[in-house]
This record gives sequence, C-alpha cells and structure tokens, in this order.
Amino acid sequence: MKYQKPKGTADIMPDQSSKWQYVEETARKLFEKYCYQEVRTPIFEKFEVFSRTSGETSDIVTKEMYDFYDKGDRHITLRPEGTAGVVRAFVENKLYGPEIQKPVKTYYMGPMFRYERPQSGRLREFHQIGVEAFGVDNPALDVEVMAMAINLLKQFGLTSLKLAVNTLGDDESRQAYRQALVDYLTPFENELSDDSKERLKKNPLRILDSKDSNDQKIVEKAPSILDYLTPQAHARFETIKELLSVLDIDYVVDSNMVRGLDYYNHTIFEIMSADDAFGGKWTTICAGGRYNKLVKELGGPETPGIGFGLGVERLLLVIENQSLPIAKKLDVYVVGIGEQTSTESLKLVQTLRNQGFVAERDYLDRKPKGQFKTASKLAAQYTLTIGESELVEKTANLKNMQTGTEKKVTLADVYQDFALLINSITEE
RNA sequence: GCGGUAGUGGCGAAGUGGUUAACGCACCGGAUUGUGGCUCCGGCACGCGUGGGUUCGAUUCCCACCUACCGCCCCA
Repeated sequence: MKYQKPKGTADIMPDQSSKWQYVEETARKLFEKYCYQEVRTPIFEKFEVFSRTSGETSDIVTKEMYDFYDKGDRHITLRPEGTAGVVRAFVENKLYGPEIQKPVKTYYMGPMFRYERPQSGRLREFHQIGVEAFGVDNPALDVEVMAMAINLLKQFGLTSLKLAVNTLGDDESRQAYRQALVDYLTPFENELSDDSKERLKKNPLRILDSKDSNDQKIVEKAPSILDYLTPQAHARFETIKELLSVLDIDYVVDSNMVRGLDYYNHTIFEIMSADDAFGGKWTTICAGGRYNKLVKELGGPETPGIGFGLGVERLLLVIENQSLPIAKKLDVYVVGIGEQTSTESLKLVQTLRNQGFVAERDYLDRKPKGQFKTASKLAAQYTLTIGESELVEKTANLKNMQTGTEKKVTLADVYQDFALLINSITEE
C-alpha cells in the first residue's frame, strides 16, 4: 500500500457516515431544546491557550499535544479538547458583556487531537461533542447539564449507564485536601508504584484513581475530599445531590474521581458504560464539570462555567450493534436496455428527482438481469424500464418490485406526474 | 514512551524454502437477444505490509521499519 492514513486517524466512509450524521443530528436537536447554540472555533490554537488552562504539568500538555511552529514561528497546537478554545472565543468575542443574556449556552462538535498510542476507542484524531455554559453558578445548571448528557445517551439507546459525581470544592477546600492527602501518602512513598511516586510531586490527586492494585490498597484509607470541603462547598454539593434525586437521576458519589485537566472545581462528573463493546468494563464516554476560574485565566472577567465532552468514537462503539433509524431509500431505479436508451434514462432520473423521488440508473450499459439485480439490492421500490421498442413508442415499463406487478406507462405521464402512476399500479 | 499479538486478492481464509499461491463470499460474463431466486459454466493476486539480508532459489528463514489490534501511562 503506497499511501496510508496517518497513524491513529480514521476514514469515515459512506457506510459509516450516516451513523455519524445521525449522532450529530440527534445531539443538535436535543441541545437546541435546552437552548444551546453551536459555536465553531478553530481546530488549532496558540499553544498557550491549552498550556495555561489544562495545567502546565498535565500529561495532555507535557506529552500529548500535537504542537508545531508555523512559518511565522508561532507556537501552534491542534486542539486536544474543546473547552479551552470555546472559552477563548467567549472572552475574545466579549460574550461576558452585560447585554448578553446569561447563561451563554454553547455546544460544539468536531475533531480533537492527542499524540498518543492508538487503541480501542482512542485515536490521535478523535471527535467530541460538547457543551459549555457560561455566567451562572447556580447548582441547578450543573444538574441540568448532567441531565442533558444522560438524556442524550439514552436517546442513543444506551442502557446500563452510570453517572458518577464528585466535587473538587473551591480553592480553599482543594488546597486543604491536597495537603491532607500528601501528608497521608508521604509515609507510603516507597510502597507506591513508580508512576504514583511521580504523581505525589506533580499531581497527588491522580493517585486516587491509579490502576495499580497496591496503590489502590493504600488509597482505600486515604482521606476523602468530602471531609475537607468548606461549608459553602459542602452545601453546594448537597444541593447537587438533592437536585439529582428530584429529577430521579441515579448517580453514585465517587470521591476518588479526579480530572486530567487542572481547570475544574466544584462539580465533576463522568458517565460510564459497561457495554459489551468495552468488554464489560466501565468506560467513560462522557465527562465534564465546572470551571469557575477558566474565563479569568484566559483574560476575561471572573465568570463561572460548566460543560462536558462526549467521545463520539466511544459512543459509536456502543451503538455499533444497534440498528439505528437510518433508512436508506430508493424510490425508482431506471433500467435502460441498450446504449441508445442512455439519454432517455438521464432525462428520466432527472425528472423523477425533480419531482422529489430518489432515483438511480445504470451507467455501465449492463444487461437487464444485472440491472434488476442491482435494483433489488438497492431495495428500489419501483423500476422503470425502457428499451428500443419503448423508446419508439414513448412508453416505459413500470414495475412494483415488491409485488412484481408491471404496467406499461407513457413517458408523457412519467414526466407529468410519476406519483400518480405509482398510485395506479398500487391500486391494481 | 513501554509491553504483547498480527499483516496473503474487495472481504474471509488455507498454504509451502523450489514448476501455474487452495477454497469460500462478493463482483463480472455466459447458459436464458429484455427482468430480481436457484443451479451450472467461465473470469477475477504484475503477486503474499515496506525495505534490506541469508540462499542456487523465498510469500515461507533473519533484521529493520510501517500499520492495525490489545494492555500500561493518560484519557473522551
């Protein structure tokens, strides 16, 4: 093979694209019910947009960014996630202005890039559908966002979902907790996995979701963030849980859940699926949270925000086996017998299309048998056959492919109103 | 970045250090001057991921690389 797609990328071919369209369309419709509007931001941004917001020491920034210097020596990076770019656009376009109604509810969908080893449900170019809402700190919005995410997944027919929620509290809570955690873990430092030893210095919270079994044992008895919340942060989290219950949304509190990005505070959540597609393991397909300092970080006024990102490839893995309501339909297949019918066939399909039908024809001058076979395979409702004699008589042979009944019709009638002919053959 | 498995026609899949690389599906043509199923016949790999090497000779042995898949890190 001379040319191959770059490592970790995928071609979405015609047999797949309808699924993508269905997913995107469904998301758009749902988001608009909640009054979210689409924003489209650049695929690449200045490196600092992500390094500032994701955390200088986060893995995403230190090893997973697709960055490069352009011809103007600008440090550019392909976006690894959607939030930072949307926040940048929010600030740059001054949507924080008083004349703009809050919350500003936005959604986006598109490719993201991370330089990592591809594996199941993880590509270097992958796609996310996400939402971001700015300007409101009300916990009701947190819950509405989670409810919307769940609704979306349910619309795709996903069952066996798990909503895990946690809070990172405010700055004060988080700092107090971080200290407590480090104090607890330091005596165990030598027992921790090599990865976690590193994390102890860089990002101790990450040790909480280590997959190393020994780490997990140590973490079991570690202090919980929930015990270090300030009264306000605590009250906020209680409200969140209460509102989830009011909406009858099942959830579990996972106080060990953390985020890969540094900008979150207060509410964070993940929606996981244990579908067969993931070998029965709980796998996160949607994750999000609140980020009240991000807008300020990117130069805007202090403005609260909350959002989530949904991994489209992972979602597709789950709905792969389901039959989606995607109907390919073909109304008429025009069978032309002999080269000299090609012109009339062209006029026929064009006329039918103009009349609103989905029409196709043969372009290879194949034998009738082959053409009918194709019509059958394409699930054509009707065929319209013309040969030399029909050409002379200015007629065509209309056939209902389901019943097999045939009828001679005039071309004039077809050009006039094909729907009428369909009715007549159906009635007989 | 680390570890493991794999790479033969459009797809699935045998195979061997040595003349013409099985078979199945799909596709195309014919039997049936113009009709969807079945059956029968025929066609369909400038060649076995790429590049080197060993050898009289390699798809088959060795090395490197590429890619895919699985796991780790991390994450959607």
